[in-house]
Amino acid sequence: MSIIRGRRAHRKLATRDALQRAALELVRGRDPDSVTVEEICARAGVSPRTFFNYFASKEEALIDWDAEIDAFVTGAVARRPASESPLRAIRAVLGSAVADAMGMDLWQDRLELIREQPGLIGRFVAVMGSVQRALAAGVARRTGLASDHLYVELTAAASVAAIRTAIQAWTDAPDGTDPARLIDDAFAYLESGLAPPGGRGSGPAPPGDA
Amino acid sequence: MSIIRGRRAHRKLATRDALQRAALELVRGRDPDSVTVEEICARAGVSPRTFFNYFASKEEALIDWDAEIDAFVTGAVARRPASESPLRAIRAVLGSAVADAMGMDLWQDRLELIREQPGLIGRFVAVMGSVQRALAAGVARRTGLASDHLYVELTAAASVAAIRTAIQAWTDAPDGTDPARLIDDAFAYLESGLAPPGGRGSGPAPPGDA
DNA sequence: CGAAACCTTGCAGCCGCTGCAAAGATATTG
DNA sequence: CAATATCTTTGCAGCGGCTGCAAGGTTTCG
Repeated sequence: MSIIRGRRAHRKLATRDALQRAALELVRGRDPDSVTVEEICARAGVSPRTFFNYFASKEEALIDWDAEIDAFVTGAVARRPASESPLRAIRAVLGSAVADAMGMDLWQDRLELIREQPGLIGRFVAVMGSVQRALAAGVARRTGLASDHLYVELTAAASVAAIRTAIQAWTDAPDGTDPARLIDDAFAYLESGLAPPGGRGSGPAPPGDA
Repeated sequence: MSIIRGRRAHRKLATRDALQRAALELVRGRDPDSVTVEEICARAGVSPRTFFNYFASKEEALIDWDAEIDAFVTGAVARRPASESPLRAIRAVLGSAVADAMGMDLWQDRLELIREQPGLIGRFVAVMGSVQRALAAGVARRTGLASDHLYVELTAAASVAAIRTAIQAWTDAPDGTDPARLIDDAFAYLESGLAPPGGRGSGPAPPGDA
């Protein structure tokens, strides 16, 4: 699937990577809008025109997304034990996925980037839209409902909202905070029907305040 | 507050309206990207440069947002009876707000527009971001929590997700469907902790399938 | 080796969007 | 009313994102 054969394909991956790397480096500590495509290309040693053969927009070079991940997410959600509720299945899959991602330098860089450049959150949200569709597909398979059923789409949307909110909170949190924990808290809230914290009566009380 | 005095202010509102109207009319039945600012201005009888004195982007002319609404939403959520959970308070406020909006021609046009031009959903989401902040502020006042508390932000985010999902579903639903009902269903799901529908054991079972 | 497929690149061009400064319209003041 | 201050519109010039096209170089394959 990800086997590279031929010199051409190899070079393609290399330039793509060079562009992405150049973009990330240039944006560090600067307003992303002030970084021009021309600049990125100069650093990557490639013509400006070529940039758009690889990415449809500047932001895509900063935060890209692989359709394979979507397929994986869909499958992983669908394959979780049937005893779990859809929300729990998503929580399990995304929880470990995020933990994995945090182990990869690329994603750490990206999250740090988002942290220092809130303007990029828009792009992040766009990417999450893709994840949302993948989640919905997984929930649909799991429940047998249509993938455009209100419940299915809402579950996916709310889960993405949980991730997004957790990451946002992590953005404002002190250094060294573990994002996985925030994500877990967020899902706990969702599961409790968004009952306010601190109350003693209502269901599985989510953890104390952050 | 919205009193217009002076001929100048009146003319300003008029041109703003003309631009907005022109944009909406031109986009009907066409790819919004193919409608140029120049075209819009020609129809509104105004110079292209002037357009950007009113709107920061093309899409802003199609779907704009008033900061007053945000303030209203915040206040309305904060003032709901203390016996209601935050989610219920939001549900009440947004439910009637959306119902009101559906009574206004402008918003009916916009929603129909979104329905036929999915590309505009992005803009709609951006606008909802503003609502989300307003909701969070309301919930914060209501609960006494900080407005960047995870619970507060998540509740706002999930509520917006509910609205967005409901509108999305309405987009695909047959003509004449009542959006208010979809919104209500969506909130019911949230309140139930996103328990899957159809089960007989789990809490306040949300309404049957759509 | 030669043909076919593929990549890169430059070019020309549209469009969104912005700053600036001149000119016009409107409000204000004496 | 007249003079002046204030606000709006407009044209101009320009940057930067993004695209289609066609030329030229490189890799692949028979």
